[in-house]
Amino acid sequence: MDHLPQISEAEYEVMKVLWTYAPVSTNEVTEKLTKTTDWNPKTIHTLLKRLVVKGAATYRKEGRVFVYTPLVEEKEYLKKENDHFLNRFYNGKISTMVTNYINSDHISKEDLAELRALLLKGQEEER
Amino acid sequence: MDHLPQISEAEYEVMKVLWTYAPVSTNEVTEKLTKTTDWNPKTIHTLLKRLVVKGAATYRKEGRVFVYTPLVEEKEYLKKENDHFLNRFYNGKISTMVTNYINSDHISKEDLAELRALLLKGQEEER
DNA sequence: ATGTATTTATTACACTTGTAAGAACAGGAG
DNA sequence: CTCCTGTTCTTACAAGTGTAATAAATACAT
Repeated sequence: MDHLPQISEAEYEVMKVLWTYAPVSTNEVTEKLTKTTDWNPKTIHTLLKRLVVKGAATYRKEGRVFVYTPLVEEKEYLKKENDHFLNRFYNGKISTMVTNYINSDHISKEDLAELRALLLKGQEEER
Repeated sequence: MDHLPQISEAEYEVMKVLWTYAPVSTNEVTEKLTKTTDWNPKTIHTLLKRLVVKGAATYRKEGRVFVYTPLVEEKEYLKKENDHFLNRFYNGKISTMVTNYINSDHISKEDLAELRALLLKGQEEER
């Protein structure tokens, strides 16, 4: 996975299904996604195809149908998106980002508490 | 600013200049951006124009040149992007996001410390 | 007034993305 | 062996984006 292909927003939704259920048939993918989106099955087929063309996924013939498997790792892809976002909007400074999230509220009390716990735990592990 | 216009990545770079220097002339914008990007001035002009068409910025004739002013607020736009990102990749859970950032390392020690300080400070203010 | 230089406006063009429809093909029913 | 049906493949098409080039307009110098 040398240089990750670029995956569009809609395609990413498909990838999430592949990451979760692979190897997974066209129909299964379609089934999962028609539950969470209002996409036409044809649309989902197109997206699957594009992912294969881009090298983000692959498939093999299993009996009479295709089953798909992701080729890019979720972790890797996520990292790329994270970095990109952080650089684009916050010059790579995570503290700036978090400050911004907190100040723009809409971050729940519980979530904030969780976040604190997380950071304090990390702190202990450090020494 | 009822519903924010959609601003592309390149356009966003232009907006940053507007947010920082407005009201700012075409030439000033061009000057700033040719320093930080390798865009042709013509490209920058196109982007400025599109921002105006989209309603993200406006201009007035100042003597013989145009000076531009943003119409969407940085804060507001940023919030939108933040929300979108958080939902797309982390189901809206900020703690999940931060965990992920931390685990994928490439977050500096200082930055992490800053983040902790920030959160602890916030904690005191709460009571 | 007229040419020249500067600034703005119009047009271009390929690639990506969202969103499918229609064509082709293959396997099972009869 | 042939037809139907489900599955995959090909084609479509408009909007948005990156990236400009060319044309038009305007202002200043002479």
